[in-house]
Amino acid sequence: MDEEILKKYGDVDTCPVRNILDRFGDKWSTLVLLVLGEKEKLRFNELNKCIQTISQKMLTVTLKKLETDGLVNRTIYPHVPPKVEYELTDLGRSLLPNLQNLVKWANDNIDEIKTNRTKIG
Amino acid sequence: MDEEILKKYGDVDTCPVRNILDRFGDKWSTLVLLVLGEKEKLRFNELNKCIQTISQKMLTVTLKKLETDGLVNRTIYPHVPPKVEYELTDLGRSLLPNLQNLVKWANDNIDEIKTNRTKIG
DNA sequence: CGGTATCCATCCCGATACTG
DNA sequence: CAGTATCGGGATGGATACCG
Repeated sequence: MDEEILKKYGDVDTCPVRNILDRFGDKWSTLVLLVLGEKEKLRFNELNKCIQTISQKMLTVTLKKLETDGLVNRTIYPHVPPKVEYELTDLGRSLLPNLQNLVKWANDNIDEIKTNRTKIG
Repeated sequence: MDEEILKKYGDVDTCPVRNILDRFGDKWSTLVLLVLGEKEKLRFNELNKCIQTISQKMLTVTLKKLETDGLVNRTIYPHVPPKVEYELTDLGRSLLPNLQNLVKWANDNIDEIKTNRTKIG
Protein backbone atom coordinates (compact mmCIF):
# COMPACT_ATOMS: atom_id res chain seq x y z
CA MET A 1 0.00 0.00 0.00
CA ASP A 2 0.89 3.59 -0.47
CA GLU A 3 2.21 4.92 2.79
CA GLU A 4 1.83 8.49 1.62
CA ILE A 5 -1.91 8.21 1.15
CA LEU A 6 -2.25 6.36 4.43
CA LYS A 7 -0.57 9.20 6.25
CA LYS A 8 -2.77 11.74 4.50
CA TYR A 9 -6.20 10.24 5.02
CA GLY A 10 -5.73 7.21 7.22
CA ASP A 11 -6.21 8.23 10.81
CA VAL A 12 -9.51 9.67 11.97
CA ASP A 13 -8.11 11.57 14.91
CA THR A 14 -5.15 13.31 13.32
CA CYS A 15 -6.44 13.84 9.79
CA PRO A 16 -7.78 17.38 9.43
CA VAL A 17 -9.78 16.49 6.35
CA ARG A 18 -11.70 13.79 8.10
CA ASN A 19 -12.14 15.99 11.12
CA ILE A 20 -13.64 18.71 8.95
CA LEU A 21 -15.70 16.31 6.90
CA ASP A 22 -17.18 14.80 10.02
CA ARG A 23 -18.34 18.27 10.87
CA PHE A 24 -19.64 19.51 7.53
CA GLY A 25 -20.72 16.18 6.15
CA ASP A 26 -24.15 16.74 7.58
CA LYS A 27 -27.33 17.83 5.96
CA TRP A 28 -27.31 21.55 6.66
CA SER A 29 -23.98 23.10 7.64
CA THR A 30 -22.74 23.87 4.16
CA LEU A 31 -26.07 25.31 3.14
CA VAL A 32 -26.28 27.59 6.15
CA LEU A 33 -22.78 28.88 5.49
CA LEU A 34 -23.63 29.58 1.85
CA VAL A 35 -26.78 31.47 2.73
CA LEU A 36 -24.98 33.50 5.38
CA GLY A 37 -22.35 34.28 2.76
CA GLU A 38 -24.99 36.03 0.69
CA LYS A 39 -25.70 38.67 3.29
CA GLU A 40 -23.87 40.64 5.94
CA LYS A 41 -26.21 39.56 8.70
CA LEU A 42 -29.35 37.46 8.91
CA ARG A 43 -31.89 36.90 11.64
CA PHE A 44 -32.94 33.47 12.79
CA ASN A 45 -36.27 33.51 11.03
CA GLU A 46 -34.76 34.93 7.87
CA LEU A 47 -32.43 31.97 7.69
CA ASN A 48 -35.34 29.69 8.40
CA LYS A 49 -37.23 31.09 5.44
CA CYS A 50 -34.24 31.03 3.08
CA ILE A 51 -33.67 27.34 3.66
CA GLN A 52 -37.24 26.32 3.08
CA THR A 53 -37.32 22.80 4.39
CA ILE A 54 -35.03 23.10 7.39
CA SER A 55 -36.74 22.64 10.72
CA GLN A 56 -36.34 25.13 13.52
CA LYS A 57 -34.58 22.49 15.54
CA MET A 58 -31.99 21.64 12.92
CA LEU A 59 -31.32 25.30 12.22
CA THR A 60 -30.65 25.86 15.91
CA VAL A 61 -28.39 22.82 16.14
CA THR A 62 -26.49 23.68 12.98
CA LEU A 63 -25.95 27.30 13.96
CA LYS A 64 -24.72 26.23 17.38
CA LYS A 65 -22.17 23.86 15.86
CA LEU A 66 -20.95 26.53 13.47
CA GLU A 67 -20.73 29.01 16.31
CA THR A 68 -18.73 26.53 18.39
CA ASP A 69 -16.26 26.06 15.55
CA GLY A 70 -15.91 29.82 15.25
CA LEU A 71 -17.33 30.05 11.75
CA VAL A 72 -20.45 31.99 12.70
CA ASN A 73 -20.98 34.87 15.04
CA ARG A 74 -24.17 35.28 17.07
CA THR A 75 -25.39 38.63 18.31
CA ILE A 76 -28.32 39.06 20.67
CA TYR A 77 -30.17 42.34 20.88
CA PRO A 78 -31.95 42.44 24.23
CA HIS A 79 -35.23 43.63 22.81
CA VAL A 80 -38.75 42.49 23.36
CA PRO A 81 -39.41 40.63 21.14
CA PRO A 82 -35.87 39.32 21.01
CA LYS A 83 -33.71 39.83 17.95
CA VAL A 84 -30.77 37.59 17.14
CA GLU A 85 -28.48 38.08 14.19
CA TYR A 86 -26.02 35.66 12.65
CA GLU A 87 -23.03 36.48 10.49
CA LEU A 88 -19.93 34.73 9.22
CA THR A 89 -16.69 35.26 11.11
CA ASP A 90 -13.43 35.88 9.25
CA LEU A 91 -12.74 32.18 9.51
CA GLY A 92 -16.17 31.44 8.08
CA ARG A 93 -15.61 33.88 5.24
CA SER A 94 -12.28 32.23 4.42
CA LEU A 95 -14.12 28.96 3.85
CA LEU A 96 -16.80 30.52 1.69
CA PRO A 97 -14.94 30.66 -1.66
CA ASN A 98 -14.29 26.93 -1.45
CA LEU A 99 -17.96 26.24 -0.94
CA GLN A 100 -18.92 28.58 -3.74
CA ASN A 101 -16.59 26.74 -6.08
CA LEU A 102 -18.44 23.59 -5.15
CA VAL A 103 -21.71 25.36 -5.97
CA LYS A 104 -20.37 26.35 -9.36
CA TRP A 105 -19.25 22.81 -10.07
CA ALA A 106 -22.63 21.51 -8.99
CA ASN A 107 -24.45 23.88 -11.31
CA ASP A 108 -22.15 23.07 -14.21
CA ASN A 109 -22.41 19.32 -13.86
CA ILE A 110 -25.79 18.52 -12.35
CA ASP A 111 -27.30 17.73 -15.73
CA GLU A 112 -24.62 15.23 -16.60
CA ILE A 113 -24.90 13.59 -13.19
CA LYS A 114 -28.67 13.33 -13.44
CA THR A 115 -28.31 11.75 -16.86
CA ASN A 116 -25.82 9.27 -15.48
CA ARG A 117 -28.17 8.32 -12.69
CA THR A 118 -30.94 7.35 -15.08
CA LYS A 119 -28.71 4.94 -17.00
CA ILE A 120 -29.09 1.26 -16.34
CA GLY A 121 -26.53 -0.09 -13.89
CA MET B 1 -36.95 38.24 2.67
CA ASP B 2 -34.44 38.09 -0.09
CA GLU B 3 -36.03 36.52 -3.12
CA GLU B 4 -32.67 36.01 -4.77
CA ILE B 5 -31.37 33.77 -2.04
CA LEU B 6 -34.62 31.86 -1.95
CA LYS B 7 -34.34 31.10 -5.62
CA LYS B 8 -30.74 30.00 -5.20
CA TYR B 9 -31.03 27.65 -2.28
CA GLY B 10 -34.71 27.33 -1.53
CA ASP B 11 -36.07 24.35 -3.35
CA VAL B 12 -34.71 20.87 -2.71
CA ASP B 13 -35.68 19.42 -6.06
CA THR B 14 -34.40 22.10 -8.38
CA CYS B 15 -31.38 23.38 -6.49
CA PRO B 16 -28.21 21.69 -7.81
CA VAL B 17 -26.25 22.53 -4.68
CA ARG B 18 -28.67 20.75 -2.43
CA ASN B 19 -28.90 17.89 -4.85
CA ILE B 20 -25.14 17.52 -4.80
CA LEU B 21 -24.87 18.03 -1.06
CA ASP B 22 -27.46 15.35 -0.45
CA ARG B 23 -25.17 13.03 -2.35
CA PHE B 24 -21.80 13.97 -0.90
CA GLY B 25 -23.00 14.93 2.52
CA ASP B 26 -22.38 11.43 3.70
CA LYS B 27 -19.57 9.97 5.72
CA TRP B 28 -17.35 8.57 2.99
CA SER B 29 -17.92 9.87 -0.56
CA THR B 30 -15.58 12.83 -0.39
CA LEU B 31 -12.84 10.77 1.20
CA VAL B 32 -13.06 8.03 -1.41
CA LEU B 33 -12.84 10.61 -4.20
CA LEU B 34 -9.79 12.21 -2.61
CA VAL B 35 -7.99 8.91 -2.21
CA LEU B 36 -8.80 7.90 -5.79
CA GLY B 37 -7.43 11.26 -6.87
CA GLU B 38 -4.04 10.31 -5.48
CA LYS B 39 -3.56 7.38 -7.84
CA GLU B 40 -4.43 6.40 -11.39
CA LYS B 41 -6.20 3.22 -10.34
CA LEU B 42 -6.81 1.44 -7.07
CA ARG B 43 -8.13 -2.00 -6.23
CA PHE B 44 -10.95 -2.57 -3.80
CA ASN B 45 -8.75 -3.78 -0.99
CA GLU B 46 -6.22 -1.03 -1.55
CA LEU B 47 -8.96 1.53 -1.02
CA ASN B 48 -10.10 -0.38 2.02
CA LYS B 49 -6.63 -0.14 3.53
CA CYS B 50 -6.16 3.54 2.66
CA ILE B 51 -9.33 4.53 4.47
CA GLN B 52 -8.55 2.70 7.63
CA THR B 53 -11.84 2.69 9.44
CA ILE B 54 -14.26 2.24 6.56
CA SER B 55 -16.14 -1.05 6.54
CA GLN B 56 -16.28 -3.26 3.49
CA LYS B 57 -19.97 -2.62 3.26
CA MET B 58 -19.74 1.15 3.27
CA LEU B 59 -16.91 1.12 0.76
CA THR B 60 -19.05 -0.98 -1.57
CA VAL B 61 -22.08 1.25 -1.11
CA THR B 62 -20.08 4.44 -1.57
CA LEU B 63 -18.29 3.22 -4.69
CA LYS B 64 -21.59 2.13 -6.21
CA LYS B 65 -23.12 5.55 -5.63
CA LEU B 66 -20.12 7.28 -7.15
CA GLU B 67 -20.22 4.90 -10.10
CA THR B 68 -23.92 5.62 -10.62
CA ASP B 69 -23.25 9.34 -10.67
CA GLY B 70 -20.50 8.79 -13.22
CA LEU B 71 -17.68 10.02 -11.02
CA VAL B 72 -15.91 6.70 -10.70
CA ASN B 73 -15.17 4.00 -13.22
CA ARG B 74 -15.14 0.32 -12.32
CA THR B 75 -13.16 -2.25 -14.27
CA ILE B 76 -13.41 -5.99 -13.67
CA TYR B 77 -10.63 -8.29 -14.75
CA PRO B 78 -12.09 -11.79 -15.09
CA HIS B 79 -9.29 -13.45 -13.21
CA VAL B 80 -9.30 -16.01 -10.47
CA PRO B 81 -9.07 -14.56 -7.92
CA PRO B 82 -11.04 -11.61 -9.24
CA LYS B 83 -9.46 -8.21 -9.64
CA VAL B 84 -11.44 -5.00 -9.68
CA GLU B 85 -9.97 -1.57 -10.22
CA TYR B 86 -11.50 1.81 -9.57
CA GLU B 87 -10.50 5.13 -11.08
CA LEU B 88 -11.95 8.60 -11.37
CA THR B 89 -13.79 9.50 -14.56
CA ASP B 90 -13.21 12.85 -16.26
CA LEU B 91 -16.22 14.16 -14.37
CA GLY B 92 -14.74 12.89 -11.14
CA ARG B 93 -11.41 14.50 -11.91
CA SER B 94 -13.11 17.82 -12.58
CA LEU B 95 -14.49 17.78 -9.06
CA LEU B 96 -11.18 16.87 -7.48
CA PRO B 97 -9.55 20.34 -7.36
CA ASN B 98 -12.54 21.66 -5.44
CA LEU B 99 -12.20 18.93 -2.87
CA GLN B 100 -8.45 19.46 -2.62
CA ASN B 101 -9.02 23.13 -1.93
CA LEU B 102 -11.22 22.05 0.93
CA VAL B 103 -8.41 19.81 2.16
CA LYS B 104 -6.00 22.71 2.06
CA TRP B 105 -8.41 24.91 3.97
CA ALA B 106 -8.93 22.15 6.51
CA ASN B 107 -5.21 21.76 7.06
CA ASP B 108 -4.68 25.49 7.35
CA ASN B 109 -7.46 26.07 9.84
CA ILE B 110 -7.92 22.91 11.86
CA ASP B 111 -5.84 24.26 14.72
CA GLU B 112 -7.93 27.39 15.04
CA ILE B 113 -11.14 25.39 14.86
CA LYS B 114 -9.97 22.96 17.51
CA THR B 115 -9.06 25.86 19.75
CA ASN B 116 -12.47 27.40 19.22
CA ARG B 117 -14.16 24.15 20.15
CA THR B 118 -12.46 24.02 23.52
CA LYS B 119 -13.62 27.48 24.51
CA ILE B 120 -16.51 27.80 26.91
CA GLY B 121 -19.82 28.40 25.13
C1' DC C 1 -10.47 -11.12 -3.94
C1' DG C 2 -14.36 -8.67 -3.96
C1' DG C 3 -18.19 -8.69 -2.96
C1' DT C 4 -23.71 -9.84 -0.79
C1' DA C 5 -27.05 -10.66 2.80
C1' DT C 6 -28.70 -10.10 7.24
C1' DC C 7 -29.15 -8.33 11.69
C1' DC C 8 -28.96 -4.66 14.73
C1' DA C 9 -27.48 -0.30 17.39
C1' DT C 10 -27.18 4.37 16.85
C1' DC C 11 -28.34 8.84 15.82
C1' DC C 12 -30.08 12.06 12.67
C1' DC C 13 -33.68 14.78 12.06
C1' DG C 14 -38.68 16.04 11.65
C1' DA C 15 -43.09 16.95 14.19
C1' DT C 16 -45.09 18.73 17.96
C1' DA C 17 -45.68 21.22 22.13
C1' DC C 18 -44.05 24.54 25.26
C1' DT C 19 -41.20 28.99 27.06
C1' DG C 20 -39.08 33.74 28.08
C1' DC D 1 -39.06 36.14 17.92
C1' DA D 2 -36.04 32.77 19.01
C1' DG D 3 -35.54 29.38 20.90
C1' DT D 4 -35.90 24.45 24.27
C1' DA D 5 -37.82 19.68 25.38
C1' DT D 6 -39.49 15.46 24.14
C1' DC D 7 -40.82 11.68 21.26
C1' DG D 8 -40.28 8.56 17.59
C1' DG D 9 -39.51 6.83 12.67
C1' DG D 10 -36.19 5.96 9.37
C1' DA D 11 -31.84 6.16 7.50
C1' DT D 12 -26.87 5.29 8.49
C1' DG D 13 -23.46 2.37 9.18
C1' DG D 14 -20.92 -1.50 11.90
C1' DA D 15 -20.38 -6.72 12.72
C1' DT D 16 -20.76 -11.01 11.12
C1' DA D 17 -21.48 -14.78 8.01
C1' DC D 18 -21.62 -16.44 3.50
C1' DC D 19 -20.71 -16.62 -1.87
C1' DG D 20 -18.66 -16.81 -6.95
